Amino acid sequence: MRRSSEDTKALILRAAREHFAADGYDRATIRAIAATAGIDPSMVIRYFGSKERLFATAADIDLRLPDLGEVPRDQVGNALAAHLVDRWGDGDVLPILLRTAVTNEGAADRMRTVFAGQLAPLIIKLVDDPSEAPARAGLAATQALGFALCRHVLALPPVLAMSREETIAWLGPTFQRYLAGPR
Amino acid sequence: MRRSSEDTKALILRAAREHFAADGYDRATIRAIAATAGIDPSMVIRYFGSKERLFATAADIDLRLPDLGEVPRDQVGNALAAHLVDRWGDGDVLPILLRTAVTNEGAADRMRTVFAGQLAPLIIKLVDDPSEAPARAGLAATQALGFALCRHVLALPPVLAMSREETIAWLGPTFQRYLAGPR
DNA sequence: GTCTATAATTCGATAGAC
DNA sequence: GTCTATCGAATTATAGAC
Repeated sequence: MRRSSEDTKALILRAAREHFAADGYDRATIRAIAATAGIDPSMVIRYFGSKERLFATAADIDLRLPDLGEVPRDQVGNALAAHLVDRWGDGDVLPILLRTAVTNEGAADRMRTVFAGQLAPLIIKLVDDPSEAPARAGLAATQALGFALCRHVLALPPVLAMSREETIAWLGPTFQRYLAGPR
Repeated sequence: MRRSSEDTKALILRAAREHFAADGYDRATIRAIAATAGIDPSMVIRYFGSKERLFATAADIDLRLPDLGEVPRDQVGNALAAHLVDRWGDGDVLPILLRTAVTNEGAADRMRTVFAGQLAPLIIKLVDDPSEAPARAGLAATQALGFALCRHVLALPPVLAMSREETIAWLGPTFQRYLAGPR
């Protein structure tokens, strides 16, 4: 079957994200990705050069964080908690990064980049004392990533069972204190 | 060189924990573990049967959680935060489990077992309403594992830079609310 | 643009000598 | 108890025909 170059690349990327999210970097083989995409394994190398570069492309995604500057200051915690439960679910980028960043140094570096480039700048606009911004952003990251880890990767039963409303009620105040509360 | 059976097993286990913690399950090869232990790769199989059983033995450790029943009720949050920063550091079990649980189903299952067998029972003694215990234990796990992940695995700079006192001051109130606070 | 065939590694695990 | 030697399987990546 003949396809356009772009179509094939998109097919491969979609399959790659699926496998990287489900199995992590090592167990996600080029062969399995190609099988899911319905093409030959050699095509993957042809288009992306190597497995490492395929991963870099697959994991280079926008976390699409909400603009917390638009919500009332006393609601930023709830807004972030809502975003966390609504958008960072299964099939999103976050599980991919979590599953890979722990064993792949390139992915860990990407995680630090995403953190520094997308989460931290967003926090700076909220904090009174700019010198406190990095620590506050880091704290928000520990709770956000910990929740995603327990819910979508480890599947801890009680965390999996929490409803959207429960999650916001519990995590919202935590984020509120980390982002805009007293230190 | 001749050693006792127990000495060799201990050598292998120590090297295995080192490699599993640093590289995760897949990248921690039996060959590399044997090289660190200074013995032949075939000895690993001889003593533990398979890589999977070696991992099960290496990861079967006591988290040695503090007995939160012995501290004043309004101090359990700080006590857990202190334990988190003091004991669950580099070289401990937690990084091993984190690095492996994300890509190895057996390790993920072990993580759920550790959670259900060690953390949850400890929480039950603190909570007034027993029906709330699982959710509260799960919430504490999200913050605890998220902190360990960001600090010891991802090495996010601001999280890495936090002192023991800062960590307790920030995380203590969070744990306090999850464990013994209003819902 | 797609495929077959295969090179070059690397891994887990086994057999058997000493 | 320890080692050498090796098997069989799986992987990434390449070369080249169509």
